[in-house]
Amino acid sequence: MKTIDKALKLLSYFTVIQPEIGLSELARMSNYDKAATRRFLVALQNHQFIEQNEDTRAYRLGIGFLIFAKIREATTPLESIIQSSLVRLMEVTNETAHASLMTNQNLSTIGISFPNRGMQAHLELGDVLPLHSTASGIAFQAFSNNSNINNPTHKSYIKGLKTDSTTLEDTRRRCYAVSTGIYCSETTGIAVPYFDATATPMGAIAVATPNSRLTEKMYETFSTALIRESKKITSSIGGQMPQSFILTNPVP
Amino acid sequence: MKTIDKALKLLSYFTVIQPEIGLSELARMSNYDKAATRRFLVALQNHQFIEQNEDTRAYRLGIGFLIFAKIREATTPLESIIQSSLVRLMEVTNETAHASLMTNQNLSTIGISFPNRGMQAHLELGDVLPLHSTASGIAFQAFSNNSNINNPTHKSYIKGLKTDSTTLEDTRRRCYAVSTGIYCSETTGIAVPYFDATATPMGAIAVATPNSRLTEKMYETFSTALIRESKKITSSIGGQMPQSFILTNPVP
DNA sequence: TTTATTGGTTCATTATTAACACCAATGGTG
DNA sequence: CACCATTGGTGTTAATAATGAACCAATAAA
Repeated sequence: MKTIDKALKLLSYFTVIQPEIGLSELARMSNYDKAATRRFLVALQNHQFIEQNEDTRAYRLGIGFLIFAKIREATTPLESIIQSSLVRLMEVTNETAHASLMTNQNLSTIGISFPNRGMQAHLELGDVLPLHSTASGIAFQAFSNNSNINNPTHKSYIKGLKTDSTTLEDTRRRCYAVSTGIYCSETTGIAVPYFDATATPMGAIAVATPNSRLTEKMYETFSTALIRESKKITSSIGGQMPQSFILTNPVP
Repeated sequence: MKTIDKALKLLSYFTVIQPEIGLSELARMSNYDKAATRRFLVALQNHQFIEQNEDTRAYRLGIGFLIFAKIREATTPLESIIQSSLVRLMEVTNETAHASLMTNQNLSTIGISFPNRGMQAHLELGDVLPLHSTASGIAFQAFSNNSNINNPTHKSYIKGLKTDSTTLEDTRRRCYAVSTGIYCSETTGIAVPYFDATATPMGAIAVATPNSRLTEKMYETFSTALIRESKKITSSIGGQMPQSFILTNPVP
């Protein structure tokens, strides 16, 4: 279904940074023919997934996403539960808190909460986190039993880069993952997964801190907060923490 | 772009009432070939707009909608502003409050807040409100200068059914629209539009009440609350109330 | 055991999309 | 002002992609 694929791929060019894109520009970005780009946009517009700015004629994401997001959230809530955890994490840590979800072999960013300060770690909604090189990815791997995940042919790996087994063992022992300066050279991430009904990781929540203000003490306070929120999220969505997690982190 | 059209049409079968649909069932509902239906679903799944229940193999809306809804809401907020108004309206009136938005010549329901009581007016997210036969549609028309809107060839009309001019004049004079037992024979809607920067209606907010408990007094309290919230929404999204509205409803 | 479902796949036929070349309009620039 | 570059948008035919009947395998009911 190449046609659908191409049309939907266009949507990914619309971001928080660049929410409106003109026809020619979008054609250039996507390497599609201009006529084709327009046909795609019109088709998407017919279903309210694209809107056109009447003044500038530029295109932007449409209202359709709100409607379907609401329907999904009404039937399988997730986003709303996670978002409240992120806000608490951001308040406790005064750093960027973010959450990701594994769908379609991608660990995608589904929520962020930024602190109000001059310098902070930054990422965007929808950003895909590589499994081997982010705290979230490592946390996810460490608690996954799925052999596909712990296998460098998995889509989320950047061409066979694999997390070494020592790191994964450390993560399992501590119950949180740490990654410094790999995804972004000036920040450190601390992450904990959240789980479904079979104690399988669904995604991860994380706090990202600029290295310059990271202290030893933060590892403990941040990871404690993350583990607390992971338990909240997991129980809210009807999930279960894995055994290893419960043993090393008994209910206070 | 028929292929895209067909694929996206599939999404509309997923509702709050029926959030998961099996392959054969969806093929039947859409009158598509089963093979085609599956190809569409897989293509949508590749972009996270569809997910599959691993146990039942049924399909449901995917996480992609959350991500794009978040991007849209981050850049052109609307839903979040309106939702808080709906909750206030529901609390004040103790009846169903809902909001609609005109996109692509459809007045689509983008938010609802239900009261917690035994009987209440009901509608669904995404429901399209006919312009001629709903309080929201009449409110929208009455304040629209767009000649396309006040024209029964417009998509939102059910085959040429037109609101009579007396009703529209009454609506303009009172600044709110009323519709009893047309959309649903046992309920009455009271609606007020909200406006963009050019004082053009973008959509409407409304309260729907079962006729059996509707009293004369409610018209005033409900419309007062609606007008208050419409002003809030309009100003929050950088819009402007039309002149006629300001004259008959001076700031208290 | 038989029958009727289900989800999923295959491949020759058929309909759709690609992209070039083209407008008309807008906005700098010398 | 004329000129050039760019914009959004539109027809037309060669090349490509989608269609759908027939087909599995598996499950469930009769």
